Amino acid sequence: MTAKRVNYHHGDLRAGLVEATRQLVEEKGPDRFSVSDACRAAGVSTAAPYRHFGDRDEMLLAVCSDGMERFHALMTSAVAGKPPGTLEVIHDLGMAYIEFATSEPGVFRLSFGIAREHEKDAEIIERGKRNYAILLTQIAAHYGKTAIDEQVLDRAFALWTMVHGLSFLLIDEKITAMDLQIDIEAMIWDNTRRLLAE
Amino acid sequence: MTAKRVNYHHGDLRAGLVEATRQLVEEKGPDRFSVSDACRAAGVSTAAPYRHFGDRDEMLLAVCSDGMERFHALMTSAVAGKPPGTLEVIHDLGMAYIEFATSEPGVFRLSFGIAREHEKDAEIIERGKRNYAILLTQIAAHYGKTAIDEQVLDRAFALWTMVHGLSFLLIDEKITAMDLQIDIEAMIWDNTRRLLAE
DNA sequence: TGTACATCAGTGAACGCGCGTTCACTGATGTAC
DNA sequence: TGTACATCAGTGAACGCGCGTTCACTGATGTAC
Repeated sequence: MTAKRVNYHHGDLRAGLVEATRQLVEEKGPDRFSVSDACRAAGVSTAAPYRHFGDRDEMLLAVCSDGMERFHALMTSAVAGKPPGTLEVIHDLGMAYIEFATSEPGVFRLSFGIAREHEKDAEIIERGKRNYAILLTQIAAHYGKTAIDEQVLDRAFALWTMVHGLSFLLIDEKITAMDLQIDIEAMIWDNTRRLLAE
Repeated sequence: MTAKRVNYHHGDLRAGLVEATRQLVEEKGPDRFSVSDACRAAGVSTAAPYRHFGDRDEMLLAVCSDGMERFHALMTSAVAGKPPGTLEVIHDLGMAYIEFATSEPGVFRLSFGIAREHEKDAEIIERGKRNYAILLTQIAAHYGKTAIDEQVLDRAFALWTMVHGLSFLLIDEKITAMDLQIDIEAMIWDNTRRLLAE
């Protein structure tokens, strides 16, 4: 990343900058990321990004969008080839959430954390809804329903709340700060069961 | 706050700066807070804070500490005068958490959000544990126990996870972004019951 | 009660820094002929 | 195949800005006598 380029042209600077931005978001957090840092990492001048992005925020937007796509892939593979609506598959969706949050805490914060202007971006919202729909479908199947009704919405939200809370407690290191010992997998199993019980 | 002081001396600049810092943390978030802003708000020169605080971080630390104390008061009054261990009192503790998060989102983020250096501060950790102990005591009472055992730790953590997740979903505006309609109070009632069921 | 003096809270100017963004430019690339 | 030229990605210098912190200072306050 920091290596000097041989050519005047970069090849794919847009992708290079997005990757540099992603790494910096992980290292320093979405708030401490700076355009200059990303340029340094990509080995270009600080003016170069403006050929590809309108401003700093658009760079973060690109990282956020990519992240949502990776998360979509994680969810999709969590349900793939499994009988729909089982406790197992719903547990696995929860684990995928935790997996994403803990393996990419910076991008997770960017995508699921504090509301920024770009999070009102229509594409991001759309991706969010598409991801949530995967959960809704599984919950509906769990109750043997074909439509998303009140109960499905209600239970899905309860599950989201749980994995969302757990994600933040993990990445913000509250569990260690409080000297707690948590078996994540067991905890998700147990509470998924409780939250879905009829 | 912005008003010109009449006297050379401030009276209680420390408290004034803490309050200014708190307000700015609410307005802009803990990351966007600046010492200069706080000085402007308190009507003093930018050098003045260094009579009372070692650095920027210590100012945030003071706000965090005060916040934890207010939260302690909220929890204490949530349990006061109620029979211990009832679903009602545990529900009320959950509501107190949500209440704190939504009425002081900036301070909530500072206290319960991203791990910073100052959050390893012994006093902050201590306050956190003291607050958590209130919940543990109530859960123990709920199961008719006098000691904190595995089950109590386990159920308390599940409840914390839920209200923590809900708090972030609320203050990060994910609920409106996803077009969900949630009755917070009903949701906490229902899920507290589920998470405590034996 | 009045005065000398030590204390120290707050001043105002300055520091070096890194930031996001703009600008006129340059050099590599691809295409038309 | 070779050349002229349009395109545009990336340069490098500069901008104005606000930041956190330091410095020698000043003026208000409280205390000792």
